[in-house]
Amino acid sequence: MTARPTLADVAAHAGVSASTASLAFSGSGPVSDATKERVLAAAAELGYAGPDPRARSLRRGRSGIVGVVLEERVRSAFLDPVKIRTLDGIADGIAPLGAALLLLPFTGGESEGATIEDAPVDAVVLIGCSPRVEHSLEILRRRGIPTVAIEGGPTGDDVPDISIDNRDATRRGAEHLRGLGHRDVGVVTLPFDAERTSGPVDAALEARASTQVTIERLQGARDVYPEAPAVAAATSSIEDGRLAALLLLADASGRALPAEARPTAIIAQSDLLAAGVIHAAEELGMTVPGELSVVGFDGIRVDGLRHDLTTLDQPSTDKGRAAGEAVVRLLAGEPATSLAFTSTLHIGDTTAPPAR
Amino acid sequence: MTARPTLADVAAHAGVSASTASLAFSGSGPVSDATKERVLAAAAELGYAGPDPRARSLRRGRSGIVGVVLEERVRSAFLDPVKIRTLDGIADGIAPLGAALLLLPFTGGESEGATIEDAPVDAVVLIGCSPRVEHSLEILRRRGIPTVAIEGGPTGDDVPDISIDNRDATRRGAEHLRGLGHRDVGVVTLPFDAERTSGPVDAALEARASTQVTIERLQGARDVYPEAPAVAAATSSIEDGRLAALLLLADASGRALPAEARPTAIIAQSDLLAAGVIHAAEELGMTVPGELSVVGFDGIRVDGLRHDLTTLDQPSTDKGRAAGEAVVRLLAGEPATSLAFTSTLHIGDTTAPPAR
DNA sequence: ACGGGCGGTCGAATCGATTCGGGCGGCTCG
DNA sequence: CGAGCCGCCCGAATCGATTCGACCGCCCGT
Repeated sequence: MTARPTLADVAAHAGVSASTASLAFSGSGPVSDATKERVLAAAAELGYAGPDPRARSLRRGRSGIVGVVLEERVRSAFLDPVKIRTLDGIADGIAPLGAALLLLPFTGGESEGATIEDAPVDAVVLIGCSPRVEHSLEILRRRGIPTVAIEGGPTGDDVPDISIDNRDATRRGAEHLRGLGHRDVGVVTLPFDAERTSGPVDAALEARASTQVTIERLQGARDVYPEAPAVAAATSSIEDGRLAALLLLADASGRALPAEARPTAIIAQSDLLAAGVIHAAEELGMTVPGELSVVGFDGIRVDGLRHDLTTLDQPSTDKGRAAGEAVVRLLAGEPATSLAFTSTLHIGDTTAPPAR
Repeated sequence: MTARPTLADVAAHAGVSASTASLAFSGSGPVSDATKERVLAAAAELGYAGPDPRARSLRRGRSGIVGVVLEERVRSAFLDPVKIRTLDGIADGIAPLGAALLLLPFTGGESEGATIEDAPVDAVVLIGCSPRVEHSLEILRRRGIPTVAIEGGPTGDDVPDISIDNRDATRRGAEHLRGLGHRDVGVVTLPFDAERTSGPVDAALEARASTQVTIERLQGARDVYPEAPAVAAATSSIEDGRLAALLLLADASGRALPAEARPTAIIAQSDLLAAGVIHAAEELGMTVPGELSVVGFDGIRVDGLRHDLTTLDQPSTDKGRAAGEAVVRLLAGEPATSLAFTSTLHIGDTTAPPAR
């Protein structure tokens, strides 16, 4: 009795065949109530905890698990509210499947453990864009695993991509600033590459950029302000937003630049970055939006920020949910198509006409 | 050729037996380089993506997946930096296993999908304490799945519990305040129960409290200030901390109470709550620590907070790592024991002698 | 009273890989 | 030159459950 009992043991104990016992558990198939009850009683008596999920998934061909590839360290992904909302949406979208989420580590390659190369998943959602998406897609395609990408950049026809209007939305934010009269506008961008190079954005950095979202949003800003100086943040966080903003607003000694030498508005590529920009401005003694207008992106509620941020409200949760629903459709054998969501400009109290 | 090739197909294509092909893939066992290469070549030619993880895990008896039960909605867990750090630590601790993390939904009961009742996991880590832990433990014990709890309260001998000195640590924080001369101290607590009842803490609420951590930390404060008024926050967030603090510092109309009618210090049961307390104080025109001292708990760096919070630095990541290591030991058949970590009082710039 | 129909149960094949014992050559050493 | 040994590969059993087709009474209609 040391080993865990198997379905066969239960069946024997109940005096039925294994197949009948199986039917009694799965509920599908014709089994008389009396028999079912006897099987259940035998199971209880033997301490049988239900069919082994491993064996079941081998036979059924499905594991009931959906993988999520975060494309970066689990840790940093957890710090990004947008990713969290997206995860939340995915969980919601796949709810009808009753599947659990398996967090797959970034596809570094030589990590020895469970990766997309070798995980018992029925489908996978790739979040975020990076050069690795391509590689990941290849593996998944070879394994024949239905895949959905979120902001995955160009994927094949077989992989639906859920995205938003990054460029267009940012352009609308920039046009809002232009409408207010701003002429000198700076940009604080998300990371450009996997190395998270931070600092002023020059042609060289732009050239080797590998993060689709960053590029698209920068293009949107450049559509209105072609000459806008940009500074890349190392991560999408308040602190890195603050550091990036200081490069636009202060001199090397940390003193605020004279009003005519600094931008009157900053477009931040995420709300966390925008919050950091506001902190930097206030730290330098500037008022927001009096002396500096700030536009964010995402539409998250930054915990602790006491401003109603002007931002581009993106439906992160909806994106995740759409990805989850696409997964459900793919698993049902139905086609799923790419989908682009639209962000809406939310005008808060962090933008106003420039002082000069 | 529409179906995915199996190991047997590859073996046939390479002109070897299935067993040899298996050895060629797993690397273990004596296989000549020539044969191995031929098998790999055949695999490449057939588009074979490696052994099916389902079959492998059935045979091997291990799935390479460790489940994590968050005991609350995935969404809210993601918003708690301590949980995230803990997850991070777990990921680190189980790294030698090369296992992936499976997020299991709170054990609500009637959720139909993958739960701890039915998930292909080799081990499980239960995070957080709630009345449900008991139920979860029962299921896992029956399934014979090695389990480790974090702040799980009283578990059996077979389930190691990783915890910290909640009561003692809070007491030390309170003693620090007493040493500074504070006599009127308020407490902002974590939620008391699954319903997240918020507002002033009375005997009734305390009686039906089900969250171990909240109670222990409150006891620690009461050890020094038996009469301290307490207000429960709905969640561990800056905003709810702010709301709770307002109940201690302001009257119904939102105006600050006169200095002699309000506490000179507030003990918050988490750093997020503490940040909210500071926001509330500043909003009411009080200075920190001049007119209000604030002590937090956790020792996270609150993104955007411009104070060096006096807090009880708890090793969240270490806790997670210890849990992960306990999992590794359990899976290796070695015994793993409960472990209590110690928090250290970090004295920042948010505590000072009271003004009066 | 007899044949068809049907609900309920059982046998056996199957899912795909792993693993262990055995066997077959070839090489080495006496 | 022969026996022994070793390296490499194969066969077959196994992991535990699911599922499809077969089978067997029993009930009902005529």
